[in-house]
Amino acid sequence: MAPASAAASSAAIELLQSHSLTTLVQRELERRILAGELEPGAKLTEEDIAGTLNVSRGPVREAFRALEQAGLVRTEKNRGVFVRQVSVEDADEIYEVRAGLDELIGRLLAARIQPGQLVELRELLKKMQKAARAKSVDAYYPLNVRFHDRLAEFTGNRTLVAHYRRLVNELHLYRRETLARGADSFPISTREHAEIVDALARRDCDRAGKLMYEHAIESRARLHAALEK
Amino acid sequence: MAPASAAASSAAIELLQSHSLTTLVQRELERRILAGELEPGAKLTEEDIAGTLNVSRGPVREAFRALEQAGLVRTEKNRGVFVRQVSVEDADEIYEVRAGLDELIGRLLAARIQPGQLVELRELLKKMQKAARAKSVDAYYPLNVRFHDRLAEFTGNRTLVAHYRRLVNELHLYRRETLARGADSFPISTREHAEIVDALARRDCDRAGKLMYEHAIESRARLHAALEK
DNA sequence: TGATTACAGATTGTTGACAATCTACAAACT
DNA sequence: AGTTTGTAGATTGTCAACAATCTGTAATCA
Repeated sequence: MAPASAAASSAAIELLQSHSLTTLVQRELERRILAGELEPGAKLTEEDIAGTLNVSRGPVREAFRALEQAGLVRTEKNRGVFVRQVSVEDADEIYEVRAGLDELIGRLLAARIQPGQLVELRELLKKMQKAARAKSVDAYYPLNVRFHDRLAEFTGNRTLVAHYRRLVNELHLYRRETLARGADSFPISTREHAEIVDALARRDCDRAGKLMYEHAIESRARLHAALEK
Repeated sequence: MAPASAAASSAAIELLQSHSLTTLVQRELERRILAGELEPGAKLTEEDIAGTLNVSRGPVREAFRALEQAGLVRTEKNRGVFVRQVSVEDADEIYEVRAGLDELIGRLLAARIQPGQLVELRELLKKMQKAARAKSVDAYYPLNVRFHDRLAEFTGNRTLVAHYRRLVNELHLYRRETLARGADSFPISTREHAEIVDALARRDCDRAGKLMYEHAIESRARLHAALEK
């Protein structure tokens, strides 16, 4: 077999080996929840989902247990599974923890960041500034998420990334709920982002950590302010 | 019905409502893994566990999915489920994140701690000093775990507690593995603990945070040193 | 003899069926 | 009329059987 073809089939094999129906159902439900196709509070009926995805209830139930542990759904025995609703109080808690992890990310990353990673961050920064000038929330939001996700990834600490992503997912759920209530603000945080990248470039650990922490706290304040309106 | 009896039966009802076989299996497996009855790397055969706990394979499989998400087991498709093995590199990552959360705990708690909570911490401190003098690792270790767990709980942030506990569980798994290899050291950290409580009592947020962070980093160093022997 | 293939047993992945529980609506009672 | 009780339908919890896959051993071949 030719090398290219061998690599392709090796990838296909790995796909089959890791993807049970359970993981596929889990991934699909996660996507639908985060995309807002399944709104917070919505009831997830086993048979409906099983029918939609053409599988039996077993894998669906297993996926539910995983999603429950991931904080995306809530289970009530004999009553059903519901998309998790994140209250303001919950969101405050989550933001508080996220601020702690962000500070850690800033501090660790300032000590380890690679030149190529700085280039990528600055490119993202440019795109975000462009979206901000165009006042396009739809363009800005995913870039912002990506920017912070890359920061976490660049630390090289997979445990950190996993915990960080879980928090971001839960906050995403909160944003879903506030969006549904019509409250949305344009996050004017490009200045803060630029300062963070500068501190990282200077390898100033304490400053980068502090900036990241404050950025998270201010994100929370921005969302609160938007809710007041 | 008498009030006392009503309360008791209400508790019993709640027990039945929340405890499906899946959650019971999950809890029992978690207990056995953390207690070391199931060693890291051990294979968990569905039918064996189902037979031992007198349930069918369904609830066992669901519990597996939850434990997988909790980081306590690892699943290989068509091969089985294994108790997670935490490598030195994994443990380093986890300690790094734990240090970040500990710093956050110290900072938050210094601003919020209640007098009664300080009393409880000082009582724990006394017991730990007693165990340290007696050089009893078996007495010291659970007290140490409890001390840190209470610190997390006292912040009142349930999200923080959940993430913290997950990290501690994973580190517990690492300790299991090193214990099996005969490496164990007596953690001489009573001095650090006392300093932390003092900083909390003085409501010195920055100091408490810094002490907590350094304490976690030094715990890692101690475990590394023990491994070298 | 060493490597490869074929097979048997064991284990996991998935499904469908049955039992237990809940929800909603209608009938009966005060 | 309003509340309670009873019943039917729907949904979840659990189980057992079947299909697919893996592992180890024995037979086969160079």
